[in-house]
Parts: sequence; structure tokens; C-alpha cells
Amino acid sequence: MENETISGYLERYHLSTMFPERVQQAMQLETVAGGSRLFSQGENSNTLYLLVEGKLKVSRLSPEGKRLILAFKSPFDFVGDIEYVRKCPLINTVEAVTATTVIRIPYDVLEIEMTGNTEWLQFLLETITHKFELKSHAMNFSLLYAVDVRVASYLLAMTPDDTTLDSTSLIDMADLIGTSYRHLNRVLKQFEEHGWIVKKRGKITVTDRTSLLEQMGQNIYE
Amino acid sequence: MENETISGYLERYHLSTMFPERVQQAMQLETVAGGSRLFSQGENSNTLYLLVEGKLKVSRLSPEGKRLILAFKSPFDFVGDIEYVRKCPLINTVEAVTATTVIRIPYDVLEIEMTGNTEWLQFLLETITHKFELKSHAMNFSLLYAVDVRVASYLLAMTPDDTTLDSTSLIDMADLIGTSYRHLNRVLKQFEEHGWIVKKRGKITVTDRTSLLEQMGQNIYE
DNA sequence: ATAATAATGGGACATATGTCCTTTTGGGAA
DNA sequence: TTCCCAAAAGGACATATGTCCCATTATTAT
Repeated sequence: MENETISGYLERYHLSTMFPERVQQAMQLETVAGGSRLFSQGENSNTLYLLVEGKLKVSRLSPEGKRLILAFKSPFDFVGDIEYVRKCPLINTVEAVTATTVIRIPYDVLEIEMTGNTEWLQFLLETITHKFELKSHAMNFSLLYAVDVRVASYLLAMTPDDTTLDSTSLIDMADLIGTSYRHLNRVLKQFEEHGWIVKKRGKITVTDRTSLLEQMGQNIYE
Repeated sequence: MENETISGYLERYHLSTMFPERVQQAMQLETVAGGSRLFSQGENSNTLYLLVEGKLKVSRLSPEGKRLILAFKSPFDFVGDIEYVRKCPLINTVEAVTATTVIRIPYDVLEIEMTGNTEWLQFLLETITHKFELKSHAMNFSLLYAVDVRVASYLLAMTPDDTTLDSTSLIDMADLIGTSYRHLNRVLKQFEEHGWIVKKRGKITVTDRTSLLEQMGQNIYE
């Protein structure tokens, strides 16, 4: 995965043809370590980010200081697109969970080179529409189902191949699901008593996907 | 308000220049009575709706049969835009709350005439981005604040000029806020005991906006 | 006016969830 | 090994919210 080039990534995601040479020239590859922050809510944004390696955590602090985790992002997701369209300050805080590589695309180049590009506008439209649907789904899910269902959904979504949850801290997990750490623990303990998972010092292993799935139904966190 | 023409409405919302003659020809004005349904979730969609008079209620039934009210729409809002972009079946059910007039714009005309129109794409992009932000805000608000805050917010949002809430049924209100009818009643009763509102047979009058606002802070329902 | 009926309001109770704080555990320092 | 500390788990209690069902009030038909 190391030392790939911008054009390599663009190629991989079938984006090379959409961005003209001059735009590609302006792109910058940036790699950051896990834990480092890309930007914070309230700052002004001048860059669109395309995540190409690693994992990002999007969060937001409420006026009262309570943290909500809004999403985890995986490669090929865009960040800063809403702000690009609305020309507004950054809404959320984004930090790298693992070592992460992004392609930075300055707004001003996009503005100059891409504003009249229907293919690009169409692409952006689809991207943002998709985000909207994800958000809708997440919201419906939160309003509709209690914490246990959401926890199960999260576990299933986060362990697509592997059965052991990678190092998401339980606190982050609680903040994503929208509950307290205490309550998350309670629910996880129940799951363990049912024999659906094994928990050991914060690492969770899903041992009975089928039961989890049957009990819980759908799934949100992409 | 009666007997306005399509071009009259387009004029009013500064949309006449964006839509070429041929597209405007294909538009249809439709007026429906309060309570009637425009379409239901799961159906196929072939029309974009521009709401120009009245009020629409957007709702969704969960697989378990629980109803969520997702939004109330007021003039100049679009409905069916997400489905247009994603070319997918209708996600939600939309019905008129009051007598309502919409402009129907068939997808196929848009497809043929507008796909390459950057102004239109830009416009759609902004519309949907705005929807995304509204949804985000609503979701954060739901996750962050308890029912009483949401109720206060709703009351404030729904009585911008008038102090008496128009005839939203309390059941709809509960479904929009995402709580049970019973609990909504409880909260409203508290508000009444505080002297912030007066409730009489389902009609609510806000008597102390300031206190409501102070107690509750922000606001979502547009 | 009176009775029947539907809409509204509320009591009682169970459960889900949050907050605060204590206990337990595992791992490293001495 | 033993002790100490931070991370993790859990106990106790308060509150928020949901469910079920009954009481109350308005509305309509007779």
C-alpha cells in the first residue's frame, strides 16, 4: 500500500478521467498518523479530502460539550464536500483512527476548473445524495431502535470479514451509537451472557453472528 | 393565492430562467386537498415535485410498523429529488396536511433537457446539500437532547408569527419528535404548569416564548 | 336534552438509560 | 514477586420514556 501515487489512486477509483491535468497537478498526497487531527469544527476549510488509505473518525462537540461521533470513513469517501458546496466553515472534527492517507484537493482549483464540468457536478451530486441517504437511515435507525439493536448492528457492520473488532475504543463506540459508556457495557455484558460475543479487556470477538443478526435485523454504520 | 400559473410560481421563486421553455411546458400544476396522499414509500417515482402552496408531511413506516414523521415541507421545497438523482423507488410517504399545490416535473423531461445544464446541477446540489445539513442537525439534536427540549424546539419553530399552533395533531407531533403520544402529553402538561403554554383540546398556545427559548436553546424543525 | 361515541388526558407500572462512584483487573515499575 | 496505577467493569440509584388501560371531556346522533 505504500508509496502509491496520486494518479495511482485516482486510477483505482476511476477518477482519473474526470479530473483534468491542471486539477490533478494541484492535488497533494498527505499521510498522517493514527490519532492526529485533520481539522476541527468551526475552522475555515479550503480543501476537499479524498480518503484513500486508513480510517477517519468524524465527530462533533455539542455546545454543552457532549461528543457525538457521526461516522467512520473508509477509503473512497470524501470529506469537506458539504463545506465546499455551501462555502461554510467546517461542521465537524475529523481525525485519523489509523495511519491514513488522503488526497487534498484545494477548493480554489475546483472552483476554477470544475464549476462548469457536468460530469463532476453529477458526481458530487451522487456523492452527497448518498451521504444524505446514509444520514437518513442512521437517524431513522436511532429513533426507531433501542441501544441493544444499535450495538448489535454496529458489531455486525464492523466485523465484515474478521470476527474480532479492531481497536475501536469502547468510548468511541458508545459515542457513535449515541449512548453512555456505562450503558454500552451493560448491553455488551448481556450479549456475552447470551454467548453472542466474547469480551476481554475491551476487545470484542463476535462468536455468533447469526444470532446477533436474527435478534437485531438491519444495519447502519457503513 | 388561487389560480396562479406555473410561470407565476417559477417567477416568484426565481426559477423561470433556469428551466427552458420545453421543460416548463411539461410541468403540471396539481392541487390536492388536505389529507390526501401524493405518493407512498416503495412506489416508483417519475416526477419531481415543487411545493408551491400548502404544507406536506413526509413520513415513513418502519418494517415493524412504527411511523416516523421525517419532516414537514413548506413552499419552495422539493420532493422526489433524492429519488431523481438516485433513480430509486420512493423512500418516504408524502401527504398533504392542508390544501396544497405542487408543480409536477416529469423526470424524463429533466433527464433529456437538463442533464447537461450546470446551473440546474448546481442548484440541485445546493438543494440536496441543504437537505443533508438539515437532516444532520435534526439527528444531532435528537441524539443530544431529551424530549422536553425537542418539544420546546418544535413549538418555537411552529409558531413563528402566530402564537397558536395550527392544527397539527398531537399524534403527528409525537411522531415527528420521535416519542410516544403519552410522553408528549406529559411534557406538554409540565410546560403548562410552568405557564409557558396553554393547552386546550389539543390546541396549543405559546404564552411565554422567552422562557421556552431560555430553557431550551436551539431549534431544528424548519 | 340525553345517550352514544370518539377524542383526549392521565394513572400505574415496567423498562431503558444516564450519572456517579466504587470495585476489579491487568500490566508495568520497583 | 509485590505494589501501584490506569483502564475497565459494575453497583446503586435517579430519571426518562414506553405501554397498557381507564377516566374524562367533547361531539354527534337521536
